[in-house]
Order: sequence, then structure tokens, then C-alpha cells
Amino acid sequence: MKISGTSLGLTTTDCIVTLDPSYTLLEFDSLRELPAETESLMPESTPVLRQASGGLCSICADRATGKHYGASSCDGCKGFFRRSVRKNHAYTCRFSRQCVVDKDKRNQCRYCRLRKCFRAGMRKEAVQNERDRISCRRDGQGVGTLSISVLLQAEASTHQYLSSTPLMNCDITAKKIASVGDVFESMKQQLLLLVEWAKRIPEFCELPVDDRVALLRAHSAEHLILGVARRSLPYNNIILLGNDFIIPVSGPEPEVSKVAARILEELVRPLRELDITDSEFACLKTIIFFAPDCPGLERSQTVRRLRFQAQVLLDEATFEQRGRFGELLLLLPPLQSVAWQLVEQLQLMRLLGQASVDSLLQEMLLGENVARGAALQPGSNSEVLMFNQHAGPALSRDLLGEHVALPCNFTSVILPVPSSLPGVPLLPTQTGTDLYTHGQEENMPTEIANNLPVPAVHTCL
Amino acid sequence: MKISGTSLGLTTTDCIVTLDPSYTLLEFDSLRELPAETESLMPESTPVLRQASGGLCSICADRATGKHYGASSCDGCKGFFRRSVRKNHAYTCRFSRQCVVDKDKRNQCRYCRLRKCFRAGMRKEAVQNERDRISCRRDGQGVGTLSISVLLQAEASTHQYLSSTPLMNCDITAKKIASVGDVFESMKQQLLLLVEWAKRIPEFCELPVDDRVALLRAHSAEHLILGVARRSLPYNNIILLGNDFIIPVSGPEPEVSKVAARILEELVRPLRELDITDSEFACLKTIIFFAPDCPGLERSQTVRRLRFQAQVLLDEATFEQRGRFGELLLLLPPLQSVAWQLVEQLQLMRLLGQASVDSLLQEMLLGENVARGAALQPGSNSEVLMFNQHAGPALSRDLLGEHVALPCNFTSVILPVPSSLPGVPLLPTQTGTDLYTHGQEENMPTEIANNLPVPAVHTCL
DNA sequence: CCCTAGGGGTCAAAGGTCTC
DNA sequence: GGAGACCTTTGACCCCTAGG
Repeated sequence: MKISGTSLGLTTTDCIVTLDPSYTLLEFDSLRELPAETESLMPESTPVLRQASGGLCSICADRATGKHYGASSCDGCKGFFRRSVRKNHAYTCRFSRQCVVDKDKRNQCRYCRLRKCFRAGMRKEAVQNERDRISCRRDGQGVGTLSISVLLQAEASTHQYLSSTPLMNCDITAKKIASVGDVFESMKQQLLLLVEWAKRIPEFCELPVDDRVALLRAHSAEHLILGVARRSLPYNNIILLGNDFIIPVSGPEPEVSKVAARILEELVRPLRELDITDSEFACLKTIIFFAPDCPGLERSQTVRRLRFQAQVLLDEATFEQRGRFGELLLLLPPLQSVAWQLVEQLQLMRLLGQASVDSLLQEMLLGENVARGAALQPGSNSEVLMFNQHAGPALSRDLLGEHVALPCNFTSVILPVPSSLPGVPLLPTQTGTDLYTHGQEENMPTEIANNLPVPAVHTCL
Repeated sequence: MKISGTSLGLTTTDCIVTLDPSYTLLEFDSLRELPAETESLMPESTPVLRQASGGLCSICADRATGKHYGASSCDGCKGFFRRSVRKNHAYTCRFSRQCVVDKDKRNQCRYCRLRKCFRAGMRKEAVQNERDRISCRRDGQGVGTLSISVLLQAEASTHQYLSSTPLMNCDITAKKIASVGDVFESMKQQLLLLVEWAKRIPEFCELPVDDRVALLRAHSAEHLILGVARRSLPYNNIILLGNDFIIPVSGPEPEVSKVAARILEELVRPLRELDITDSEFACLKTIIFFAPDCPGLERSQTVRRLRFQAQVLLDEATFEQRGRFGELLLLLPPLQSVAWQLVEQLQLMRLLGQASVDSLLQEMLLGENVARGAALQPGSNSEVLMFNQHAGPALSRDLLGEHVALPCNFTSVILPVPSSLPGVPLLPTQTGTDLYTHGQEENMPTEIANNLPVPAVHTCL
């Protein structure tokens, strides 16, 4: 140490020369701090709070607040030294570098004050790097424009119907087992809520209408499954539908129970172990929703960015627990898998004539672009058989170069964000009402109704 | 008394201590792993893992004073973590949450420092409350034994055949377009390599044989796709098979090209944009491999832990780039989707009699538990039609309570870890040789051959 | 009985804040 | 923009205890 001593007063003789910015040439090594030891002799008996240390500042003889940077000093000299070193200030003495530095005159010559700081034993090495700020600027995190609060609000808005009926039948044993019709009914409700949910996300509303439709269709089955899994978290061996019906694992319908069992085992169980939070759920849903590989997407890059933002939000919401982010993302493959099985069951039931599939379900879940009430599009039978969310009609057409443009004449009817109340046909307060089949046109805003027939999803937007 | 400082500060903290709801909700005990220890178990050979040596703080690389709260760390990071958890601080990064945290800069961003504490394995549950010592709960089990170096070696061992032929035909234009037979041929090779790869992972070898078979079957199609995607990274609009044939997007076989197009678009492109590294690839493959939801798994929890270790390894390998970990994991759903389509194509081709599917392919890709040369198992036709990796025969039987025990009399022939050279029927040096069909029994180790007929996968183990 | 690892606490001296 | 009174954070250092 004492390297400064070696470079001792060599060049510092002319009075006008500015201090070397890096302070390496300073000769002030003749440290003679007098009162440094006094304080150590003093017992702690002095109850004076702050500048209790009985010493004096070895630079200006003000009351010292302790040792700073190597010298007993006051707060003023401490701050002065730190600022000088941090900003690498180069001061000049206007006189002959012999200025008096005391409590009253210490601000009259910075050059001489700094020189005295060094002489008193302050070392510039003791000044640290700038640190993080302490103050609290509560600004939301997030990379882009997506924010957790918006996502949480969107999520909350789609639950308002349920929560409005306070604690609606919390007793599971009192709930009725869902028939196939009840399941379809619930699915329709949830799909409509999904549309509502999406419309609460401004970034979604700014996409072209075709992209909006494509996104809504792309992973709707996964959203259904994810939603039902989450709703069922508090219960054991039971799936709770949105319309308050239940599906027991060992229910009457083997096809239904099969899917239910997988939901419970592969989704509910891990979700429960993770004890997923609302924020996490909101992010996960958004990640699933903004699917950049969704076929026919015009703004694929935008969607990719949105998904990126969502996954970074999730990462940030989970960083306290190592591995949690990954575990949450790793729920997506099984979710997709279960969703697939659900769609397959649907297809099968429709093929076997066991159920009439509503047009909304047909369009969103089965991926078919049907006009309401119109017949099935011809020529897609084999594709239905080997249905696959991605290889459905849309993508197949795409890959075969048979791209069929989605109807674009409905742009005018798109309501970017629901202004006040959701303008959607509402959820029934009592379950069991088929709110869509045959009864929907009347409930729709007239400007949409005028354009009938249109694919169902378009009418919801 | 010296309480002065604290008593003064009592009222001034509120603006900093913002309530972060997620902060208090984390209790998540089940997945507590300490992969931080993995590196202590492995030689220093891995160049990938920083935080390597045991004497360094895994947060800031200062000298560590021991393990604190679950991570080897210095006193500074220890104190920082305790204070942060105790006071429930919610920090904000002023930049983009990518701050470097090292000895010099660790105080520049508390958000990033705390985040790194968590990522390094610190757990807030380990911070005890004032003077009140709870159980000193030794972390006991759970030590992550998986290491990147082992995974990299396993990966390298399955490439040795290819790299032994130096730069084998780097000119793509000189390569031949694959016929359907060539594709099958390549798939078989790659599946055998997958078995070899798995056998290089000690943790895999310690699993019961039925679990090993189940894992090998579960996501084999995804491994094929992932491998081919990676192999094709350097090329444009072309899929490069393992046996050096190529599949152009606009090839003669529309069914094949369809899958190829998706591979290129949904996998090759993002992988190329990410510029995936060897370590990342190795982790990703392992994550896919250890699929805890795989039907019929006995040691499901063990597999889940292994996957957890793998995903934490990947997280650590990618932490420098924000969002990278998530983007990599988000490749898995499309990978699964493409794999599904591949399997569907296979099913279809077999149904239409366009190709004879080898028994290995049948077992591993189509999920059927067939004895070599035996006829198709009856009664699964409808299930084949709606094939689904999870809902395939095995799971269906399971769910229907028709669990068919896998043959367990082959335990004795299992070779835990390949001692020297892989003891598998080797890859042909020249392509086009069908090494499996009708010609395999002669190539197998005799003790396996004596037990014929057995499912193909068992014989490989 | 002692030793050690990893909990807990302390407080000098860094840092930052904010009004003149 | 600087000065400096005032408050927070950091981390080296030490104590304590259970498990070996």
C-alpha cells in the first residue's frame, strides 16, 4: 500500500495546476489525524443520537460523524469527498493553495478542501461504485405493453358472473352430475367467456380481425381444460364445470370420465402442488393464447412478441422459487395433449351421432369454418378423422395452397374493446339454458345480425 | 442504547416495503431440489457451468463462506437475502432485468441480485424468524445428480457414428431425396440411438425396466422430430435425415412434405433464431425424455424429479438471456404437435397399406406393445384411429382397468450402463440396409435372443 | 467433549435522499 | 448543480445450537 507515498509531491508544486483527475499524483500522504483516537476512548455513555462521536472532523474541525473513507470527518466533508471522487472533479485553487479549511470557510476553496481530505487520510479507493436506488418507484414491470394487472382484470371480468352468485353451491355433494348436454353447455359458456377475456386485452384488440379469430380458435380446447382444471383445484376426484355441474372420475360416461381422469392426474394435481397463484394463471393463459404458430396468422411476429412478454411476466412472477417457472410451462404439453383428447372425443361423438355439436363448438373446438346453420363444409371428412389442432382444415388448406380467405367484410362490426358492459349474450343465471342454439340471433347486436350468416366467432368479436 | 438508529428508521420504511402478494404465498415444498449441488458432484470438466467451484458465491462469485439458505454464498449475499426476505422487500430493476451480478456490481441492482439468489437455489423458507429457530431441517435427499456434462457426453456418443465419417457429404445438393423407405430406415436408426442415449444416463439405468421401456416409448416421436430439426438447422427448406437423405419442403410425397414444412416453420426457424447451444439441446431432450405423466410409470415421482433437475439445468444454462429459457420450453408444445402429426401419418400409411411398419417403429412410435413378428394385437383398431400418444393402447387399458402387465421376465438381461461400446446392433455404414426387419435376431446378444419373442424395446435395453 | 455448518445478530461505515 | 443533515443498506464479524 501507500503507493500514493511513492508519487509524493513531485509535480504538485505549481499552484494553478489542476488536480489530477484520477488523484494519483497527490502527495497528501502525511497523515496526521489527531483526534481519531479520542472517540475510542470515550465510553458509549453519550446518549446524543447522531454525531455523537466526540471527535472533530480532521478536515474542517466540525463535529465528526465517524470515520469516513479513512478519516474522522463530518458529513459535509464525507459527502464532498465522495462526490469529488465519484465525478472525478478537477478543482483549481484561485490563490496559493494555502486556503484555510474550517467549518466556516470549507466551501471557499474546493481544491484546498479536497487536498486536506487526502491529507487527513481519506482514500479514494474507499469510495465505492454507485449502488441501486433505495427509493420506491412503483412502476409495473414487464417488457412490453402487457401487464399483469391488465391480465388479472381480464381474468376477473370473466369470473364476475359466477362470483355474483355468492358462494354458489359450495357444497359439492349437492351438485349434479353433468350429462353430455351439460358439458356442451358449459363449454359454450366458457368459450364465450374466452372471447370476452380476449377483448379485455388491448393488444389483442389491435390485431386484424382474421388474426383475432385465428387466435380464438387455435387453442380454445386448451383454455377450456385449463379453466376447468383450475376450477377443480379445491376438490378431490371431481371436475367442476363452469355451470356448476360436476364430473366425477368414475362417472356414468366412460368417454367423459377418461378425459376427466387425465385432467385430474396431469393438470389438477401438479397445479395443486404448485399452488398456482392468480397472476401465474393469468400469465399462463396468455402464453397459451398468443400462439404464434397458429395457422394463417398475419401478424405472427406480433403474436410471438406478445407471448414473449407474457412468458417473461410469468418468469418474473415466479422467480422466487427455483424451477417454478419451468414447472408451470411444462404443464403446457400435457394440457395440449388432454385438449386433443377432448377434441377427439367430440369428433367421435359427433360422428357417431351421439351429440349434436353446436356451431360455436364446431368452429372453435373442431376448427371448422362453418357459417351458422349452413351445412358442413364438404370434402373434409378424412381430415376430421385425423383431426389435429394444427392440421385442421385451415392449415391443411394453407399447406395445400388452397388458402381460403376468411370473410373480411365484417371488419366494421368489430368492437375493439367492450365499452361498458360486455355486449355478449350473457351467461344464464340458471344452468341448463341453451343460450346459443337457435336462440342467438335475437340476442345479438343488430348490426351484427344484419350480416348473417357469419361464422360464429366473428359475431362475438 | 444503540437502538437509536433503528428507532429513527421505523416509520420511514413503508414506501419501500410494498406488499407483493406473490411473495407471501409461496410455500411449495414438494419440489425442493438443490441442483446447486450437482456441480459439486461433477468434475470441473464442464465448461458450461459457471458457479463451478465450491468456494465461490454462486450469486456474485465472491468468496463463499459456506452454504446459506440453500446456496453456496458469501456473507454479503447471505445478509442481503435475509434482509430481503425478512422485510418482504419488492425491488424494481431500473434496467431490463439482465443486470450482471458479480462482486463489483452486486449492489447496483437489488432486483437482479435477489433474483439470482433465488435462481442459485436460495429458499425463503430457510430464513428463520427472529431468534426463533425452527427445525434445522437438513435438506437431506433430493440432491440433483443429473449434470450437464453427462448429458453432453450422452449426446456426443450418439453422434459418433456420423462424425466418424468426416464431413460426410456436406454438400446438400449432392444428397438424395428420401423415399418413404429411407425415412423409415432413418427413424429406426434414430430410435436405436435414442435407446443408446438413454443408457448413458445413470439415473435412467436405475429405473425399473418397465419404466425404462415406458419412457423410451412415451415421446420417441418427439425425439425423432427434435433430432431431425436440429440436424437441419444449417440448411434452408430442407430436412436432413440421420442417414443422409433429405426431404425438401416441396418433395414428391405430399404427406411427408407436410410434416417437413411444419418442422421447418415451427421448430427449425425458432431454433435457428435462438441459436440453441449443445447444452441447451441436451437439457431440452432430457426434459422431454423424463415425462412423469407417461402412462404406467411406477417411479413417476423419480421421473418428475429428474425432469425437474433437467429443467433447472436448462434454466441455469440460459439465464444470461432474458426469456430464453421460456422460449426454449415453449418449443415443446409445437414439437409434440408435429410429432403427433407424424404418428398420424404413420398410422394412416399403415392402414392404407402404403408401407409396412417395422415392429420397432410400431412399438415405439405407435405405442403398441407387440411381440416381434406377432400379429397386431386385436381390438385396438378404433384406438389406433384416434391415436394419441397418451391415449394409446397402454393408457386406454389403464384407464379401463385392463392394465396389462409388461413382461417382467427380462430384467436379467438389462445392461445397466453400457460398459464400453454400445452393445446395440450398429448403424450401417452404408445407408439403405434394413438392419432390423427379419435380420435382427442374429445380431442380438444371445441371452436376449433366447427369450424371443419379446417386444423390441426390451431387447435393446 | 469438541468441532463444524449454518442458522441468528450487530454496527461501523458504506450508500442514498432531499431540502436548501 | 452542489452542500450537508439525515436515513438505509451492506457485510465483516461474532454468537449459538444441533448433529456428527
